[in-house]
Amino acid sequence: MISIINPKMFVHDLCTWYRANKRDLVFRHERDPYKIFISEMMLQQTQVVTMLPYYERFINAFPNVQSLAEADFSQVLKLWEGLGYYRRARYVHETAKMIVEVHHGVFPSDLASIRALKGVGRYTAGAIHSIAFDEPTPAVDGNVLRVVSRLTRMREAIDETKTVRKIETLLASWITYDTPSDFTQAMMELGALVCKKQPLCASCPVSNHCEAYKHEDVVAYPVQGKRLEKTVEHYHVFAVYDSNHHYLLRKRPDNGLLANMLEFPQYLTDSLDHAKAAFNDAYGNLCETVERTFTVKHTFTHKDWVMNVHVCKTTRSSSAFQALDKLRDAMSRAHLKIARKL
DNA sequence: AAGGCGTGGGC
DNA sequence: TGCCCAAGCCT
Repeated sequence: MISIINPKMFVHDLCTWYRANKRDLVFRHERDPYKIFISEMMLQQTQVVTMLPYYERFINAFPNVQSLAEADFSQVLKLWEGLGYYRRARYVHETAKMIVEVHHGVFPSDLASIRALKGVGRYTAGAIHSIAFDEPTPAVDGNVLRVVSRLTRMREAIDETKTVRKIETLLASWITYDTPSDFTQAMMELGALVCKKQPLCASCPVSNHCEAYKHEDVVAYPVQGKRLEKTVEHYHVFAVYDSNHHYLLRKRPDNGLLANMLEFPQYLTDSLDHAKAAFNDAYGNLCETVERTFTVKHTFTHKDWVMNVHVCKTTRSSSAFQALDKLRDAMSRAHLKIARKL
């Protein structure tokens, strides 16, 4: 079982530090579940500094759940514009409507109802439950994972669900040593400001509790996932365009990697001759003269693609030739990289 | 369960 | 400059 020598003392020191510094800390310290929800949804996608003006404008326009629920989505979207992750704007709006319609305009306080809101997963639900309602539900985000991983000198990889659950269980026992609200915020602030990827152990208020600090190997944590050895796949890709500058594209199979995405025809082989033969089988002799060839690399979590791209012009065409600029959403990232170079 | 989401920060 | 990646959520 993971732990540290004196969890009670750790929580005490941590929360004392937090309460002494909270006025100077970057994050907001709201108790309004609606405001916590909005700021969490924004925070999860960008830097605090960038986000704050958005948050303020948003809360001014929609100071409570009712006003947000009554708004047109276009108004919501306008205030969200620039933040990215636009589907989150949808979730925010849907959640407001849900609260008005299902919960009679009162932000729900029980964990299951909070968790059922659109865009609210385990972490956000824990943050709202503990910070707004002072309930002992831990909120484990990336910051907290890093903090606990170092604190307990944890061997398990933090990107496995098992490990996250373990940490949640551990924190569920620690969170009762202080007020849940302060504990959750203190843990996150510590991760955001002190126990960063590049840790500032010299100014850490709880370094005397930290196992990794004791062993002087703080930067070795958190342990990243059992990274399987990456396979490298070599492809020959044919980027054939017609007189309209439309390119020949095909759809990937409807299952597996990048299902249903559009791509330039590509062949998994080291041999250009084999690739050409396969291409000609499928499409006829569309690629007689290669204008130029370049290489594009793309990294997936589990494999690398090395794509040798052959650009050809053809006088023939068909409905399979399409204008690339309209297809950004339909193409895989890997092949968008190719498209950008054409 | 792996991939997409969109932007900015870090290298 | 460009390229990788974040971090939680949904599908």
